[in-house]
Amino acid sequence: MNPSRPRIPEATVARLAVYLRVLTGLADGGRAGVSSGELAGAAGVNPAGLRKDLSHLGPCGVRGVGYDVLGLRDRIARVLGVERSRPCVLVGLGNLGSALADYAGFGSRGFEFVGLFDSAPERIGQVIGGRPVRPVTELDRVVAETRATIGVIATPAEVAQSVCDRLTAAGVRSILNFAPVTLTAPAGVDVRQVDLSVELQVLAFLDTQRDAPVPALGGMA
Amino acid sequence: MNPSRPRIPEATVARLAVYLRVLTGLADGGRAGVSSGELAGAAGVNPAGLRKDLSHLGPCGVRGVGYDVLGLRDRIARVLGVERSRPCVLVGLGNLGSALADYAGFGSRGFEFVGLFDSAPERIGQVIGGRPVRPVTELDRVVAETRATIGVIATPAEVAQSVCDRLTAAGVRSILNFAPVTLTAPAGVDVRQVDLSVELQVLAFLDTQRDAPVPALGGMA
DNA sequence: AGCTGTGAAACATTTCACAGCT
DNA sequence: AGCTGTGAAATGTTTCACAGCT
Repeated sequence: MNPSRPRIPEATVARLAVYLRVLTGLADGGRAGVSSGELAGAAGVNPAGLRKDLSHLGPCGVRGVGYDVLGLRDRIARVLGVERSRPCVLVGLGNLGSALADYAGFGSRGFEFVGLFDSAPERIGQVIGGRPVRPVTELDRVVAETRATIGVIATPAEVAQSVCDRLTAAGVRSILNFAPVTLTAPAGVDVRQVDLSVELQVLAFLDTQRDAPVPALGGMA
Repeated sequence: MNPSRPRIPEATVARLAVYLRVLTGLADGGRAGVSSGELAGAAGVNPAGLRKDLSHLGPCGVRGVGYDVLGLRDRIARVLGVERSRPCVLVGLGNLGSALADYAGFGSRGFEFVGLFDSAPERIGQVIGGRPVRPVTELDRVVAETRATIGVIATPAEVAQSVCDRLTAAGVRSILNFAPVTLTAPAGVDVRQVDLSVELQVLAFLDTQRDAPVPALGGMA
């Protein structure tokens, strides 16, 4: 209703990022318009939910017609803050960290990795995704110089907390953690946890439940 | 209330996987008992929520005392189906796929990668996480032979849908997709999407909102 | 006293149904 | 007719408060 800042639900923010990806694809393909039904299909959500999500941005479409692909794309990009480039640092360049550093999708979405850090001597100096890997000892300095506020942790679990401590001490206020440990950070620092094995475990659980929906109350009689 | 199968909420299942990880750590450290407060702290949730989660498994603890670490660990492991080994296949062994194949955590949680597949000739034959990489042409045969029901897609976006089609055709019924595209699969097949850039984008959005909570209604006057 | 287990309340999210514009 | 925008209902999730056991 109020288009300025009635706070957008977090679940909606996550989906907006998906819509943005789909719209970018449509725009690149030359499409001019799209309906909520088609967009919802391509994003894997239901049409009413999509319209509800977009309603948080104020009116975006034309009734009876649909949405303008470029207009909607830019609107979402602006809300998500994609136009300003955000300096991020990434710590840990094993396979996962390398995959992240290498992922071209970040650059086009407003993220710039201004520092890649690792502690293994053999990785220092390697260039990944166009950036050199530096020793973690330089972390504090680089964060200060670039005013990076976002940090990504892709280290082994054992060192993740100490990396988190260094990041927060250096001034990072938002952390995305891929290491399978729960981090503790000072109040005011937002830590988000992504645990890849948890996702697989949920999938497996649902897989099992489907095959054995209600296996009788008594167990294996 | 009913300890057999009143269906466990999905959000709870995800957290159970986290509790299991923490409990395994405590057990390895020789701890015998733990309270909901301490366990909740280590898992990053609130104590009441943790107890509510555990209530879905039926009584697990001792009032006035707490939980038995080993007993609770095993209970959760049984509910999540960790004891039976699940055959999984993984397609795409770039950095991300390699990180997944290499992650020791899977083995100890009931997952066994019975097949690693890639289409790049230079990757065929490489051994990652103790398993050789095979050509995707063998996918159908391996899925059939091993009766794998879980598939993980870590390919580039362009080929993810065709990989999904092959997996489902071969009999896979649960798919975890890391490629940044929305997959369509036949009814009865469960597809879960993990989009790493979405996580970062949500984090960035919250980061921005914090710095500019309510920037006046008129824009930049 | 201490801590678990749980109904009930508060909150968030999703879905529905339809008014309203083109 | 077609499709968006949105209040209201339905559903799901988190938090609270406290009864009940040790």
